[in-house]
Amino acid sequence: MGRPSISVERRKTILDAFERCVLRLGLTETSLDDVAEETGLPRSVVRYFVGNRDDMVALLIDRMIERVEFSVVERFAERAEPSADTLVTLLFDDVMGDLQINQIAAELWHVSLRNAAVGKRLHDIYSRLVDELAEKIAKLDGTRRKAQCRMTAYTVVALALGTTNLSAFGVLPKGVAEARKAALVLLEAS
Amino acid sequence: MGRPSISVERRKTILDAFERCVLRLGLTETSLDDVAEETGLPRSVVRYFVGNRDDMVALLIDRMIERVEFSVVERFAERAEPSADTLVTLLFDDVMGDLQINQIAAELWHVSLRNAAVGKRLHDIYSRLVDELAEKIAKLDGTRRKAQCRMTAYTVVALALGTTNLSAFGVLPKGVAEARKAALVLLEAS
DNA sequence: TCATAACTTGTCGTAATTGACAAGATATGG
DNA sequence: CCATATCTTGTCAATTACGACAAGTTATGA
Repeated sequence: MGRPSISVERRKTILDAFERCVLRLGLTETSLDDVAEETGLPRSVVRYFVGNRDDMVALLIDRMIERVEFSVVERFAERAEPSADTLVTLLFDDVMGDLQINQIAAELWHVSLRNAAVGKRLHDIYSRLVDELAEKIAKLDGTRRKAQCRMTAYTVVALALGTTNLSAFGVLPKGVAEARKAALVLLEAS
Repeated sequence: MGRPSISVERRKTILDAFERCVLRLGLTETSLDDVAEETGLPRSVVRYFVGNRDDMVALLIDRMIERVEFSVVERFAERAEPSADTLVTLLFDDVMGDLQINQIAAELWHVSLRNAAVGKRLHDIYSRLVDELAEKIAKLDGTRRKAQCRMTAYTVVALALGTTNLSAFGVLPKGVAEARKAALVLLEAS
């Protein structure tokens, strides 16, 4: 009884607005007023539906991490036994190529420097990425030992991550083939 | 005539304190009051010697970038014709191995997302790193074309950068040999 | 000693941000 | 219609941060 609740949709609206603000201003630099203005709602309404600022940040970080996790993990799950070529595309284009994901990841990285809980979740994401990749590498070449696969996966992920960061700085134009070739060599080496 | 100036040392004291605050709190989260408390001086003194907050940030960024530039460039200059092995050590240990430099670079990266001026200076640092490395690679193997050297340098720097970031998350313990081996292969490939 | 540049202290007003809450409006079930 | 849970509006006080500046102190050279 009583008025029907719209809190679920409201929270989504608010977190969407918050996320836009974060991409524009940064996480720690976004105020409740910014979010309120972005939604068009008064600040009091924002506070009513997502609680105080810490609550709102916690909600958003959960969502951000879910999104990064999805991008990182699910796309690997889509393909059971990819070729080395496919793996490179998966890693360099699908996972690391998404600009918005990159910016969110950068925000999370910054938060994680002073927030152990966020740091751990971010660590888990990358760990899992390495694990997933190692598993696929094992399927590429049955003769390789597990530890060896994991090392190779680590190196390839590092290469993709570094390339992404350097490209973000505009040190070289995006989509440079050299790093991909190197990744391919690593993946195919016996 | 007049009282002798102590502004040089004062500025150094203040920027040192600012830097400690930045490592602890982050750049945009550090207030003049934080810095003042860290120095033990009243805020008015801080303002007197470094100007307003923007001035102080600009001064600190100058110092940060100088330090990174030193770490990146000078160490290359020390060795005229290094072996591939030496290059790897130089890049992975000397340049990328400094934790404090890394954290500062991370702060600058975060600032640069919304500050084009800082972004440009950061871009220049990494560009120069790639250039320096490309030059050394050319000396390793005279037959390689310049463009080819630059591509290889780009890839190796990306690998070192990515490894550093992944290690910072604790995805794998520091000093994993695999990425270095891969870098060595890239450097030695004809 | 004295003029002067350099430094130090303390205080004000303003703006931004946040948390709290009172009071009113709204929509459903009974 | 009406009780009730839900939502909405508006306002208040506390805190923090910043810029500005007046009024004082200090150390040097002339």
